[in-house]
Amino acid sequence: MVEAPRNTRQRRAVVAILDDLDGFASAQEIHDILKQRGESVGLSTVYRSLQVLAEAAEVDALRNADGEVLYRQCSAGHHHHLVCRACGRTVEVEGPTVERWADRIAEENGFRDVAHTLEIFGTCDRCTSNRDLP
Amino acid sequence: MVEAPRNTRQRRAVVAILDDLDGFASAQEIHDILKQRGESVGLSTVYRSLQVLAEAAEVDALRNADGEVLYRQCSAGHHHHLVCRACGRTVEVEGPTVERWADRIAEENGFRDVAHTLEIFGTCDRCTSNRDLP
DNA sequence: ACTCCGGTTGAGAATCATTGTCATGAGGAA
DNA sequence: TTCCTCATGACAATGATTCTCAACCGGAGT
Ligand SMILES: [Zn+2]
Ligand SMILES: [Zn+2]
Ligand SMILES: [Zn+2]
Ligand SMILES: [Zn+2]
Repeated sequence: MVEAPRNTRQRRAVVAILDDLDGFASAQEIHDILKQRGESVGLSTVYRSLQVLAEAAEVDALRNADGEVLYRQCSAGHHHHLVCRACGRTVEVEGPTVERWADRIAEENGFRDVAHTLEIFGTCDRCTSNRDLP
Repeated sequence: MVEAPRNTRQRRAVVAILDDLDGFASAQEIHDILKQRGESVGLSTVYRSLQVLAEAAEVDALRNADGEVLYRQCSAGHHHHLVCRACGRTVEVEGPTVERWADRIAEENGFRDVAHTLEIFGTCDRCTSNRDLP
């Protein structure tokens, strides 16, 4: 059987940040927040922790327009995201018809092992009003 | 006004490759193909050409699971893609309901400047049958 | 509490797609 | 043809992510 991961200070710290954060954030942002809070964790470890959590489906991961990977602790089950480009604030959304549509399209064209990516990006109301402040 | 881009051998060569290719390909793959055909073009130039073409919406761009950017000469108009992970073969697909759904979701949540990404990845029938050859 | 083992950490190096630099080259208008 | 520019390309630089590996520490057993 598989070994359970050890309960280390670093892993707990990363999970705690994800708990607190509302939106998606990059590994480096999480690393910075940890430094600010004085619970410093090595950058490599942050990356590793997020990888493991993502593989275990404990967190969701997506790429922003710049190709950076962002992470977020989401609710369970398949869903997609409406993400603010500026602050990362996120709304989880479901599109039952899209799921079926994607699978049907793939099926009709003889594709196997199908997966799909679907994200909506925009600027949230908060960031829209804060646009031109000193 | 904007200057028209110059009609150089290199730009023509890149466009010619995109014309011939059926599926999505990375800048480096296109660079390799050019080298094979003896119409060598600098890697920087390949990247620049593809960038310009993408900004002008002459080609579509997307990221594969590894985060690499792939390019393809598509038909005009907004559409999405069913892409083979193995060979890049691509089927253009349209999802009118998805478009409306995405915009409505964003609107309902007060998001502006909305864009969305939607791609379907799988293994095409050809690559499925070629799986275990010597 | 003490020991020991194997998973975990982290500073730094390595990877690698992509972008920047800048001297040289070549469109194309006159 | 001349000449002004933009375009090119060899090479360096960037930057997110991954790798390395010696030191570290969680936790099971005693
Ligand atoms: Zn999610
Ligand atoms: Zn925002
Ligand atoms: Zn397309
Ligand atoms: Zn669309």
